[in-house]
Formats: sequence, C-alpha cells, structure tokens
Amino acid sequence: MNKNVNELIKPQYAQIWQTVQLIPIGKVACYGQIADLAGLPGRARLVGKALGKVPAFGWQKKPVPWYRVINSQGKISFPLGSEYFEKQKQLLQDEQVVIIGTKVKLRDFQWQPDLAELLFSLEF
DNA sequence: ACCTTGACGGTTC
DNA sequence: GGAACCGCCAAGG
Repeated sequence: MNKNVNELIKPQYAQIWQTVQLIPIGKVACYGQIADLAGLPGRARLVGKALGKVPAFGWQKKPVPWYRVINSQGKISFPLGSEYFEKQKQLLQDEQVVIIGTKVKLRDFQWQPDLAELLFSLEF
C-alpha cells in the first residue's frame, strides 16, 4: 500500500518509541506516563515490552533513549546488580540524574511535557 | 484459537 | 518504606 507498512505492523511499538524519543536529556519518565502520552492509557507493560525490542542502532535514524524510562516508584526496573541495571544507572548519571540507592527523585527529574509542544511533535 | 509472557501500576495490608 | 494481589492487553509461540 504505502511505505508506512512497516510502522503499521506494530503500530503500538512505533508510537511508544517515538514518544520515548521526546524525553529531554537529564529527565526521566515512567512506563505508564509514556503509555498515556502515546495514546495507550493503562498499557505500561506494553511500554516495557516495546523498549525490550528497541532496535540497537536507533529507529527512524534517531536513538531511542530507553534508559530514561523507569517505573512509577522512581526505580530502575532491572534486577539490582544486573548488567542492564548498572548500564542504565550509568547512562542516567552521565546526564546528571541523581540516583539515591536505587531510586530517582521523580519530583526533581520527572519529565513534565508541555502540551502544546507534544501536539506539535506527535502526529498519530 | 488458546496460552503465556512481560524493563508495569494501583490498591491494600 | 515493602510485599502480595490483581487488572491490563498486544505479541509471540
């Protein structure tokens, strides 16, 4: 039909990846928050699944900053001490995000998207 | 078509 | 704080 067929095969993933790309450097977002912004309210688990399938070399020529997504309690969702836990922690700290123990202070670092800006960026 | 799997979230105790 | 429980539902087998 058209060249967007690839995106239509897994439309949910595409929307999720696109939304994650909007999280600014030095900020974090929750799985549920991304789901809501992507137009998939209540599907936080799907966000986790989609992030697990992020293309290693980016998507639409841009990287998907998967590490800026954490759970609603401000915690990294990988098992403490696992390879990916450490990797995510490191990448966040590289962006000056402060992690106390295993938690990020959401009050200070959670992304608060500007509605107008969002409407401009997302075209569903 | 049925069953299991999730990088989850909220509610409750 | 934290642990147990349950609802959620697309995707993949």
